[in-house]
Amino acid sequence: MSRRKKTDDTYHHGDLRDALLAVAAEVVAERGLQGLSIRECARRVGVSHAAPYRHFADKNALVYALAQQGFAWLAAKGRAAMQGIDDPRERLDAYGAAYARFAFEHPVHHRIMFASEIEVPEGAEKSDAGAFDLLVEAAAAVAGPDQDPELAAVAAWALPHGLAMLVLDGRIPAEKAGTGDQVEALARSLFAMWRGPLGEQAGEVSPR
Amino acid sequence: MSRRKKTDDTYHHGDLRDALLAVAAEVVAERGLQGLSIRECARRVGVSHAAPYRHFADKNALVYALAQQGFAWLAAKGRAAMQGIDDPRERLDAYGAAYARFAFEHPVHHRIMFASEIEVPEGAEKSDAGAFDLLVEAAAAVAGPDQDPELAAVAAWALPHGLAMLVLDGRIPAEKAGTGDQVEALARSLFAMWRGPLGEQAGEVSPR
DNA sequence: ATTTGATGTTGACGCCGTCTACTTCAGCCC
DNA sequence: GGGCTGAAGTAGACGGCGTCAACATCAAAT
Repeated sequence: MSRRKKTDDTYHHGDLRDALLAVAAEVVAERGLQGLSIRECARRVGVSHAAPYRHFADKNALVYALAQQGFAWLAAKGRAAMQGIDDPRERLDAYGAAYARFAFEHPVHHRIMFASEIEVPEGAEKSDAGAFDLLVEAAAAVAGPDQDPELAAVAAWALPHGLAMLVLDGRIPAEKAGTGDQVEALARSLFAMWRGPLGEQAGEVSPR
Repeated sequence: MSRRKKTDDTYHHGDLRDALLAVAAEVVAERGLQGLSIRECARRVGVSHAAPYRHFADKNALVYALAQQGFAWLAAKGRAAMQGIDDPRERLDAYGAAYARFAFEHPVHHRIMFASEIEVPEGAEKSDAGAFDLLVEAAAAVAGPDQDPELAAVAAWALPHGLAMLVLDGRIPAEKAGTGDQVEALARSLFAMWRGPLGEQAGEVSPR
């Protein structure tokens, strides 16, 4: 019998990489990104303090892997939200609402994805699993051909992204952003706000 | 002659608290928030590694003080930007543009202000030096009396805030966001984008 | 002139990231 | 089946960090 906490008593863990990622997300949830330590993750998985280095070059690489995981999830959620919707503006809104909801439901990953303390490691590009391209496409379809599609995408990203940051920072009262549904509804309200009241002079009538 | 790097050779520094704040901002600029260490700040100021604890309860308190500094600057910038403008919508846009510019020009402070790794210390509230109240007021003036002013403020904050995050994360090409003026212009473009192309069906004419 | 409280120093503790050298073990080749 | 080999895990060390306690210095009030 081993004194290690692995499920079976093999010397090799078998799936240490994934186990570390999962446990790292837990630690961040409990102690914040600052409070994350490789040694603590190793301890929780039941492995020696240096074992993680067989799977991640350094701490940053582990965090980067978490971020990649998050981007993949986000892209999937966004795609799913737009599924079956044809109207371009509704597609864009659906993506934005899904984005805000994702941030609310996966705060750890969202924070990590945009922590910007993470450096892109030696290898790959700043991959976001196509999450941004998806948005560029959706935004371009709404903005029309005579608009800069990237600018449109930035505009379409910024609003739900800003909302997400404000929600996660606790700057929006819990009764307005306490569930995923509420956050999604809040996102749609913001879209409407910019298209409506914030888009017109107070009391002004729409231009003919 | 002392081997310490203080300007004069007094045993007491005289203005250690401010010196630490200034040098901490430098360190964050160079090495990121993760790379900030109290000992490094102490070293740069030319003081022993425990001296900072006479002015800050712990590392978090130092970072919190930097955030407060940032909020005070932001509120001042916002107020200045709206100065002398009467039209409510122009006031709101001016605040938003100033916000984006502030984030671009003080990336260290902006990051810290919204790092959310910072806990509010024992004492005071989550103070933002009135920066948010200022916005609520400006947004309410535009949205009109029959709109939720907080919701309007969130909408008005989210867009420039989201833009700021994207700029600082390097997700917007440098030729579009390379100077403060460009960022400010970009912010105004986003406002227009939501009021215009993103607010209408593609190809649709404004409702009469 | 003495006292005193704020400010700065020294040294210690335990935790952390990371490196190096060693151990274990699964799969492959014969 | 038996030995080889490389991937995966372990043990120990190093310097840096945050923080605390005990001590030193100095300016200002008495």
